Amino acid sequence: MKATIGDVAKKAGVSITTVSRVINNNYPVSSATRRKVEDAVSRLNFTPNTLARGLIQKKTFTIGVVVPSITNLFFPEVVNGIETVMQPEGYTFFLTETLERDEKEKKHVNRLLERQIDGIIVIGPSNHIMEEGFYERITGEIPTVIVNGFNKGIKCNFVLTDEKSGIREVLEYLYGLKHRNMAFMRGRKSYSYDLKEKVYKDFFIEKSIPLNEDNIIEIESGNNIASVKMAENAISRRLAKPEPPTAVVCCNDWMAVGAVRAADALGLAVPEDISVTGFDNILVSQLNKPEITTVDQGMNDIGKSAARLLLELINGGNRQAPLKKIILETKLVKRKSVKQPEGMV
Amino acid sequence: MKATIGDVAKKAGVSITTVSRVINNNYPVSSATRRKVEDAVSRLNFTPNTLARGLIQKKTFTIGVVVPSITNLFFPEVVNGIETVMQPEGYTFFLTETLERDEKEKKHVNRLLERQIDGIIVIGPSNHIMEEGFYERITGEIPTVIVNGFNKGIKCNFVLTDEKSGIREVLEYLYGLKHRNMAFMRGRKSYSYDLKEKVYKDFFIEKSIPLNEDNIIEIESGNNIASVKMAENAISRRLAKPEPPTAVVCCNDWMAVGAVRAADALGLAVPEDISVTGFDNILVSQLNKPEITTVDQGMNDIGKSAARLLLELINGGNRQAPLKKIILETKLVKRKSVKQPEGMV
DNA sequence: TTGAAAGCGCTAACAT
DNA sequence: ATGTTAGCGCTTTCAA
Repeated sequence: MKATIGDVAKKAGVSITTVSRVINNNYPVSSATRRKVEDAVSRLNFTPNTLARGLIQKKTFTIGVVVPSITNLFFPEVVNGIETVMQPEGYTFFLTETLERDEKEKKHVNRLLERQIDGIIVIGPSNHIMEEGFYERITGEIPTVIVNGFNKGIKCNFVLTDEKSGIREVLEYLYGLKHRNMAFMRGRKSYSYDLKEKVYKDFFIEKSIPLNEDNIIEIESGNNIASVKMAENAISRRLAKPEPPTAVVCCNDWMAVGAVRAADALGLAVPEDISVTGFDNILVSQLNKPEITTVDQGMNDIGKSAARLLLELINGGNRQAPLKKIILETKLVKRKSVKQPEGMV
Repeated sequence: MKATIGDVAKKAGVSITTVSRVINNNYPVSSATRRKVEDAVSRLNFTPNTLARGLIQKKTFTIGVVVPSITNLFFPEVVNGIETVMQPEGYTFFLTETLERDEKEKKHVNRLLERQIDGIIVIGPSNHIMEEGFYERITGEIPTVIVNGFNKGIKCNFVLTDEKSGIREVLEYLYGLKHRNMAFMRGRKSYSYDLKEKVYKDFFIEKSIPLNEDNIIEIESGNNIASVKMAENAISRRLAKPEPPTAVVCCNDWMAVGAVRAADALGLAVPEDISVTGFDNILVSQLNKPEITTVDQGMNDIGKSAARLLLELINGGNRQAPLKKIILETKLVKRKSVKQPEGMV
């Protein structure tokens, strides 16, 4: 049976209170007593029960981290950033995967709340749940940070990457290389996709290029490995249609990998015959042949920023503190998958 | 302020016990009372405090999962397998990264124990900590499952993939294709690497091939993205030495990717000039050009098996239960990175 | 410098 | 079917 503070007290011949003072080191204790207690602690192999402590202190040194999926290279990098910051502060975290199912997401968040976490970081929340005001309510209950989620008019704390200017930079870059027939590939329902699509459409209007609806390609899956195959199929289909694009702008790197594979399969060379861009700068974009031009989001920094903001909220203790929106700049990473289209020099 | 069971009781005009009975649904309650309570619960937005519950029940529906690193494709896949099994059972898990630092590993495990987890799954523990008997002690305290760790003579519950026969199958395959000069690439201190190296050496003895010590290549890093660059450098160096190998057998897929890149950089074609094999069958092995021949470990199944075993241990409640060692078979996945060496037909 | 006692929010006998 | 009471293991007044 695990030793309790009472066992230690008995063995050391002091009161429970004294033991508590020694292990927390928060009140004066004579060095003789201290030694006795420390001795008993190590002989009984005692470790305090953090449930009991949390119950009384209303503080658990535990946070919740919610991600859409852990089996892709983007979210783990963010999670790692979070851990880097939180671990030295004594926090441990619950990780929970929603797999982009709305019901799951709410259920998991509620489950985390029951566990008396000190705060929560939600990465890529469902658009719908966000709009419904769910996280505004959560924000009222505990410190909450939303990463890369729908934020228009939503009263929450956010850490966002400037995806709009990121995708815009890609479009400008391709445009500067004389690309005009650019396809756009997105996944289903997520704020990021909506955002990027809007920038894409606006860009075409701004440049007075007629928009070919066939060039907006949506695949079922989101930002994960499954996207590769789906993107591959979708792009193959698009390339079979009239006026094949000279460039494909993808909402994430997995899709870009799929696009390259589709081109390959049809005997088209990237970037000679068709250019491809990704987003996120996950490792695969660098390992791919050709290396993929993409937008770096500083995934690790996103995690760190979110964690720091959360710590601030937790330690500030001011429930009325003004909400913050931290926006991180993106960076275009030019690599080998982009070229000026033929006959356009 | 968060509502407590007492608030609900007052509002519903019943005793705390009755509220408890309603929310746990474990004792008969008249439907009228039930309705009153449920009404109060939803009006107060009440959720039970699991700390208090855990404190008294000695059961938290919480487990700990310890991984060396989350930012690679192998561990997340295992973690996902674990979650797939545990989530429906009502468990939430603490995730903690050790980054292959021995001190961290022990500290984190202890921290998890303080949090009164119901069980723990440790993936790829440190060899040294394992041998030191640390996890045997933990096993005495709570249900514990070790995944792919040093297990010789260690009294713990294990889920292992048969890495020995996996690497052996690779060697047999290459040998059958007439490869004799095969390099072996491993990382530092981990049971897996030791195991595989032993098989490699034994194989050469068995086949009476003289062993070239230059062919055993060790890189600092383990199974993560950093391995790519390190492997690339190490292989470049090896290829510059006399008697360059016709094949490189790598302990994981990241290394294999690095090996292919090294060959590329030197103008050697894979597999025409040099063959490369990986291990794990993570997605990159499939995305690489050429696709890499590797050994599938069924990463997701590893996670599921570990979770199921842990559940068994938790629910069995028998601390004396015989220890189990579950061994999962591997599968050689033949792809494009292997060929018969020149002039050997 | 130390201890006694109350209580965190809940469950689990034991009554009624 | 419902309520009373005694804790779970700890921290925190309050006294001494």
